[in-house]
Amino acid sequence: MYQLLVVDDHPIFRQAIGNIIDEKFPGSLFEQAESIEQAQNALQKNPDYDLVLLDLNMPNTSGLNGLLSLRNDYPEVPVVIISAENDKQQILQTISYGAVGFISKSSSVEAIADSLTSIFNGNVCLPSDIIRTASAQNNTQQKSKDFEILPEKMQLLTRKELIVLKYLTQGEANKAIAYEMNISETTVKSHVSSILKKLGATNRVKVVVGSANIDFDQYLKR
Amino acid sequence: MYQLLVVDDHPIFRQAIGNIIDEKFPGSLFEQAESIEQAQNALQKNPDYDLVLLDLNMPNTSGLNGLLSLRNDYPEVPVVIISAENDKQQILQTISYGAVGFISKSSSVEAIADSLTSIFNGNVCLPSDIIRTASAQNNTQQKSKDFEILPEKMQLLTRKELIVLKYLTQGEANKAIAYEMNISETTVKSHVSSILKKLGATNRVKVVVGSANIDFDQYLKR
DNA sequence: CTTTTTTTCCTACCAAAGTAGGAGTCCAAA
DNA sequence: TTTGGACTCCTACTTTGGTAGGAAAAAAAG
Repeated sequence: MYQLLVVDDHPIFRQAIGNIIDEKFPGSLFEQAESIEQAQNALQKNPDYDLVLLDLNMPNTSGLNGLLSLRNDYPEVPVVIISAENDKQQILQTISYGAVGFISKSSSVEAIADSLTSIFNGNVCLPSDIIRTASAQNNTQQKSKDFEILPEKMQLLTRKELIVLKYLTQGEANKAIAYEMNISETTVKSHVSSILKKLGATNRVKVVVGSANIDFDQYLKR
Repeated sequence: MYQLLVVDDHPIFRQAIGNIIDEKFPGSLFEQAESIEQAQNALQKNPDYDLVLLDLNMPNTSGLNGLLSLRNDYPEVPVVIISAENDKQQILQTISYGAVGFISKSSSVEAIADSLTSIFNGNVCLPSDIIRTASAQNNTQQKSKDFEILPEKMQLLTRKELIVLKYLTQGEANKAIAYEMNISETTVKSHVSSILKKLGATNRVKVVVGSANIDFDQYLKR
């Protein structure tokens, strides 16, 4: 029925997954690998797996690097992450790195089977109980930035200041901004000083940090 | 059946959604708001909506701020994002900000109805066609940054360098980092120089820009 | 117990960032 | 027409950032 590859360093866990597969998806081809290297070898022999189930916490591969190298070498093969960690941000990061789903090791056998079914049907499936938590959690994680630009303050900026700000947040130096805007470096400095004052930042790095969620084009349109 | 609130500044679009609701979920309560303020008012009167459908690109609310304020004031009410943009990274960010799903305006009526069904069933639903693309797309989107830190390069950093890097990306000045780490400013400078060299950046601002998606704690754990 | 890497710190120097204050032009609103 | 904001640029100065090169203790690796 399906061709599956489980990558995990714990034999017990590989067997547990195998049992679920046998029971819920009988007749499926089920192979195992206990390291990223073994997984690469298996994929080289047979690149037609329907799904790779990858444990995130394996020795010799810190964090997401296993996923990254698999996605790099075999971008067509869908990968589902299986992990004991239930960190929302980490889950979303695996998805952004090309995983098509996330299965928690603490889930029930039925829940895991359901998730696999949904994934085989082409959906991107996430554990709703983890994602659907109050945004209170939201503030605990994420980047701990001690500076944030308030949208109100953006209104204070003039058009030229907005343009300078846009270059600024791309990491451009004053000199480069001056060149690209065809004005002198001192003018850029004037604009930057004004921006810092208006936004209440002490230096340009704070501005970059605080403007992560700002869409400058929005403001430039008016 | 369900109680729904659609927040969009285009009347035509609100009507289109209303038609889908009437057709696929007959008997549902369907209300409209054309701004975040109106949505807040509606939620104040009736905090028991089963779902809020929120357009991401509305005037007077840059990008994700509408979602953030709704999530802040009514964390129990699930919000689905509807948007014309199909940017993978942006979609994932809305999820990390508490949205329970993402519906593309370019989807067919059937696809939208399917997504809504899945969301009513408690799942977090993402448009698989967008998420399931090669990570090459990853680079087309988002803030136009001309510098990105590759996860491979992160491996080159030593433990202290990672700590310095973390402060760095919070906008801290060398002097402040030195104080907080209880080392001298020259030592911080040494670390910073080493970081820039290893990551291939020309200055600290580039590092901040390029590290937007990096979770330093991940690397610090080992 | 060596050897290597990491961490620490220094001096000296140069480039970049940011401030202060002034000044001229242009344009739009009062 | 005048007032004021926006934009431009200047000099001069201070602070911060970053490089080069060296040195030494501490920790990790062999």
